[in-house]
Amino acid sequence: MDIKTALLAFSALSQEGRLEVFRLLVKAGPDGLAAGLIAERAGRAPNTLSAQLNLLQQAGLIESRREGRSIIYSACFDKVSDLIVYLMEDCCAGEPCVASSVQAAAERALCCAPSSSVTS
Amino acid sequence: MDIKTALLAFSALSQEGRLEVFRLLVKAGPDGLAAGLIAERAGRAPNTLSAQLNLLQQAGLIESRREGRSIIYSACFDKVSDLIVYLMEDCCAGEPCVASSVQAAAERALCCAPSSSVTS
DNA sequence: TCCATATTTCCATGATCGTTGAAATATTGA
DNA sequence: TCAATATTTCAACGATCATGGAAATATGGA
Repeated sequence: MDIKTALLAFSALSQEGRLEVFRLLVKAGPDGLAAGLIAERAGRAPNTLSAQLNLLQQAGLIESRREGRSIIYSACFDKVSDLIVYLMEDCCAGEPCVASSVQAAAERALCCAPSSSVTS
Repeated sequence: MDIKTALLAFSALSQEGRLEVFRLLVKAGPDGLAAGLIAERAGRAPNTLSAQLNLLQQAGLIESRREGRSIIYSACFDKVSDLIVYLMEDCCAGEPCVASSVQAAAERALCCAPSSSVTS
């Protein structure tokens, strides 16, 4: 991940409404949510939400697919991984204290997860 | 880390100038850099830089101390750790694919680092 | 083809942000 | 105390951003 991409991602996550939408989509998992449903749950106008979804998508953090009349948005977990790794490697190169606490958190997350879904 | 704090951190890192300054301070390590030196290296006016440093500090990503006539800024590595862990745990809860790739990166970072500086 | 549904695009407005010149503050040394 | 250095604060400006109303686009069903 280059600095331009990271900047886009941070920018997309730096606004309350967008971060909220992103977390909603993360919780929804790979199946995602229809744009209308997101607007309803977030309590915002559909066009406002459309702009927010657009920005998150441009940043590569979410993706969309059409299903009938609805457009389903879902989180791009690999891009979030990239962002995390960028923060750790590029921003914090040579600082083991960061790496070690992150490693501990990753292990906590993995030990209570189904091993089948680990795709490295 | 709560969502408000994360939002501040993302916001602080979402602008090219500030991200650049932050990376400069990360590379400088715990010793940090004087404000004037940062301005010189970043090629920006001292007062512009002061505003950027201020924002990064409010977000908790950097800290300052006075040394004589200079004010030395340095990165808060523990806060970056917090942000990374927040992204992984709170934003990506239940997604082992994120945790496993992050764990791999953390291990790479740790294996080539002096073990003495690991403070978990 | 026509209508209803789902979402986006266009446009305008108010709000926030980034930058800079000028003035103010803090520290050091004489 | 005075002058020099280092940095910040203040005020103002131009630029960018977020939002929502209205119109446009795309799909599905009759």
